[in-house]
Amino acid sequence: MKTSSIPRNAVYRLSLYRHCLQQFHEGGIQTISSDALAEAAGVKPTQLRKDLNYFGQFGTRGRGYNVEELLRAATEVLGTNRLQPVVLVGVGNLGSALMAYQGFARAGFQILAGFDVEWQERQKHRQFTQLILSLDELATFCRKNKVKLSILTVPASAAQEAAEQLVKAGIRAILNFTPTVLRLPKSVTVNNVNLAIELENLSYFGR
Amino acid sequence: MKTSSIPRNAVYRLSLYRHCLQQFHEGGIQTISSDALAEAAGVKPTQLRKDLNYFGQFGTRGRGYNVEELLRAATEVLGTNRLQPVVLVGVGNLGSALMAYQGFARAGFQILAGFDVEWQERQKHRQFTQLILSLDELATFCRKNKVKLSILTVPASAAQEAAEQLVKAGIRAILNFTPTVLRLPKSVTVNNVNLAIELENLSYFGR
DNA sequence: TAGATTGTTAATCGATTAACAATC
DNA sequence: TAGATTGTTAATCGATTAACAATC
Repeated sequence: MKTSSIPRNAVYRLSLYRHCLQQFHEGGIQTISSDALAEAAGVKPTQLRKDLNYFGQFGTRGRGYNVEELLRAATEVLGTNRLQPVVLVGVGNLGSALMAYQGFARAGFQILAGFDVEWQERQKHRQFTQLILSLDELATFCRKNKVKLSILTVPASAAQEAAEQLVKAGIRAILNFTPTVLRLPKSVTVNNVNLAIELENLSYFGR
Repeated sequence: MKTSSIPRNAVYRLSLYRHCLQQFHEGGIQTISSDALAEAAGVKPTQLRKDLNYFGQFGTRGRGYNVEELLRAATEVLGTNRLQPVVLVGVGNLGSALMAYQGFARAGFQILAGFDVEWQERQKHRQFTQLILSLDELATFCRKNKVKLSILTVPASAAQEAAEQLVKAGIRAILNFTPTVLRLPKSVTVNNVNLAIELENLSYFGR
């Protein structure tokens, strides 16, 4: 399992496979071929097999894959075998929605708290169960709760500075919803989700 | 400008360049080199030049690019030179947040209305200005307002059916937030934004 | 054993980067 | 003209796919 040299897209697709496997598992299916799983995930069977082989050898020739086994293996590889703590910085519209979003919990993530410069004001109107704290408490909180993952939903103008605070707090990976290209140490992983760009992209192709 | 054969990633990056150009433009900068623009967008200069050349020839050798001109050209190519109408289906937590999200307007998009099976209930608690309508009105509404773009934020179980309704309503492109692999005619463009997968991905790399 | 299906190599395809001639 | 910087070709790199031997 060479952590490097595994294409990022392969890891991404592993999540996709995991999701499909979960469905098959819930449906009571015990064994599945690369053909059927690939079909469900919307990829070519040969790509599925290649992807899986980056992480190990899970199938039985002539038989296929044991759903439960492969599901467990994928979950293990992705590190979501236990509930993972997450912090969110920037509790505006989008941030609030993500705090309340049930899809994260289903995937094994738990947003422990939100952080915001106007935390007192935000606290009053919050529509979810978690607390909103001051950014001053970020570092202490993350250390205490061993948080390595974060979601960044501040305004673009505050993004770089907030990101640096996250890094100082020991955060290893940031899901960045701001349209800012973050400049951070290479040791920190950043995944950008730029909603405006996604729409622009659709605008181009949707004609 | 061969619409096909242009890599999807090149289009995606064009949006990125556009965003940077907008910033430079607002900052009063008139001319920019591929080096400086690439630096701002976080790509290699040679990639920037290659990308731009898919769409035409915009620079002056020895000089660089005229910011305003290139900005206008990129906007034109992406089709956001005028405000583009969008509909959203599934006005839950995430859907509501996106209805209120200001970033779309800034990028030239306007969500005209939300659609939901429980539209009457949703209508009462809504936190934004647009109307929430019944799915029965979707097709008529889209035709009347010439809507080609849509955002899909329904529960996974309702995704495929809702997507098909969108297609029937004449929608050409869907920004899909559900973890469902949509099966639609090839003529319809689908961009998937899978938040759970993004987090899983971070979980893998953030260690 | 025969049929099925994986794991893996080799071929293909596409995207990124380096290099440089064109030209302002 | 000399210096700068684009546009574009060719080389590299990486990812996808086809093919098939291994093996259940």
